[in-house]
Amino acid sequence: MVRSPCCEKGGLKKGPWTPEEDQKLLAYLKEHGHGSWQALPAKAGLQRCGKSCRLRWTNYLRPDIKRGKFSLQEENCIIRLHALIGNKWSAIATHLPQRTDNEIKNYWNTHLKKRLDKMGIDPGTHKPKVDAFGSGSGVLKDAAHLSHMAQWESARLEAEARMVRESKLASNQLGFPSPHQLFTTTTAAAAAVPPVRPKCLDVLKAWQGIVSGKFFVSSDSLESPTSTLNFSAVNSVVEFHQQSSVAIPPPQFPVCNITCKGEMGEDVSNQMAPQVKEALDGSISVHGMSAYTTENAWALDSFEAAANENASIGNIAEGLSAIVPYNCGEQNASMPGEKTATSESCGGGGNLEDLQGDYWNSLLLNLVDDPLLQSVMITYQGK
DNA sequence: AAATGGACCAACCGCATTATG
DNA sequence: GCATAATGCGGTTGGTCCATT
Repeated sequence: MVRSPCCEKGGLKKGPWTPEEDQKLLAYLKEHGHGSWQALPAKAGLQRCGKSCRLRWTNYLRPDIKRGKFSLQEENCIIRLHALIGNKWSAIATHLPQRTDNEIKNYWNTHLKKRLDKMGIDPGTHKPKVDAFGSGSGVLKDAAHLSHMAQWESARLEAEARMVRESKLASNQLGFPSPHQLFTTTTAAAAAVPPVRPKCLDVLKAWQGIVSGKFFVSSDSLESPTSTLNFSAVNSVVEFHQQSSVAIPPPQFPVCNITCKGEMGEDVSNQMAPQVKEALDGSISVHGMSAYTTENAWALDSFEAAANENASIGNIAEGLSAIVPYNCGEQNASMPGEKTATSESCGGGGNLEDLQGDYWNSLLLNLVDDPLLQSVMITYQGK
């Protein structure tokens, strides 16, 4: 692909921006908006390439950027998301709206990576380093289990990031926000506007189906985040109901045609319970059934194990709890590996394995406590 | 006081993807 | 459908600051 010609032009200034240059750029953007970044430097009287101007704006001058130290919550968020999706900084940044992908990337490289390293956690895989040689500890097995979930979550997060990008693009095309708005919006005004959660492809809606026993996860469906769930044309009706304290928002996905096929390929959309169909509408596609294998469908295992133990099967959290290696008291909201009274008191002795175990506990428990997950806490009835 | 090394982070580079004519 | 421009993204570099020797 052809490289941007602006980078090849000579005579353009490089290196750190001066306050005067920042002023020129800000003044121009305030007046005109960016329009074409390529044409901007000449119009704004800057000896920079458009790319440099765009970068300066997005990484530094934008008014909605929060600068300064990362909070514990932000750190946790970065670690969790990195564990799930890796170096997808822009995707991670969509979950930390006031931080830029560059800032998050830098923070990861200079702080968090080293911290995990010191804990004996491989920052690349988020697995304990000692297990790289096959010790086969429970932690590693659970890590393998989590990796399946990570694939699903990864696909969802990337889709979310894409949707955010698309909505931003749509906003630009509609002329919103205007340059004036960008510079005059107060926090109070911003607070008055309810935050709009990006639309997401919610895998957990599919899990509802898994819990119900209507949907089976084939071996290869968990191999790839882009593969589909499979639908079994069993004709009994499943009932879902919401927990009183958790309101499930109305479907926020654009309605799309879903095709539900049974074992013989026949269309069985009309055999689905309305709730199931609604849950799946716009989030995933549903295709023919293939064999469920216990080896790979860990999620179903977890839920079914819970079901066997408890006649009224629990919710997502219970299903996930089943794979937590050793649940050590209350959720630790602090940085993984940073000991709290709770974790100390229940045997977190401070050796490497404990530290790594705490790390995994924290990762998993944070997932359980994730608002994204909580938003679809479903109680299953009548199996 | 000078040299050295590490931490930090803004900015650059170049490839990938998307938009446009 | 193709070529090119524009933009997005992740990896890397290089300058600055600060602590240590």
